[in-house]
Amino acid sequence: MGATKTEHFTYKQNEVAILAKALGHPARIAIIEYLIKVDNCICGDIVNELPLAQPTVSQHLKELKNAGIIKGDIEGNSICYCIDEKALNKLQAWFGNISTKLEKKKSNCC
Amino acid sequence: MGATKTEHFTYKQNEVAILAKALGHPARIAIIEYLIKVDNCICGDIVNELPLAQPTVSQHLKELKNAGIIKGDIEGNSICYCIDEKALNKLQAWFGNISTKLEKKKSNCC
DNA sequence: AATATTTATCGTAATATTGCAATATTAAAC
DNA sequence: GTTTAATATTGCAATATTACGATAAATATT
Repeated sequence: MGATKTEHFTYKQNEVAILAKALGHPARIAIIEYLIKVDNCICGDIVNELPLAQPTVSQHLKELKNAGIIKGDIEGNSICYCIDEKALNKLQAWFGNISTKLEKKKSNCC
Repeated sequence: MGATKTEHFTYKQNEVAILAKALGHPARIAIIEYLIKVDNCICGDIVNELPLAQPTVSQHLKELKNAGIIKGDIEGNSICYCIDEKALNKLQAWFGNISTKLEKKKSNCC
């Protein structure tokens, strides 16, 4: 017990959940917002932007990377992190789908 | 240590993170998809739809409710759960914002 | 090569999440 | 009021997440 029963759900459901989970922490939202704010994505100073220790930030970056939301290229002795739009698009597609289906209902109770 | 340092992030960042976190489990994605699939939202049989025990489903419903993503009205001796669009709209707004900002960049590296 | 800078990893403590059996609660049906 | 049904809560074990100090790895600079 304690572990998510991944195998009982569809691939798509797991995919959406993994992406959402990766966004389920304010530090990771802050990272994404910062990556977008900064023009060029030479992002060696994410650590300075966040109120967290360097290993913690590194871990959050890893999680975003594992979920496919960001990607990092080595650039000299620092690393250039950027957002990978494909992943966010998948999530947005799911939301779009849900929204249009909700519009069509707009019916009975609640 | 171990607890999220909520207080160091903005209200908005925490809000988005809480909503995303609530969607960060395949069972909860499945619940939402089922709520939308079913026409009328008399949803007494969510438990039968999911490969999880009744207390577990109840807990997932509670989490979705706490995050504001669903709301439940008592209807006789069962409960009618429905999606609360306001919450999902907030998340979608965030995505929309991120996406348009990403479009404008479409530039340098990565 | 020695040093400085940047990022990652390891180890570990604190806390949160997941899942379920057992039990409680609530309201309908009889 | 007793039974039945649906949902919630409690308590607990297994696992995951969050955070950070210490340390490692990799590359730049001197």
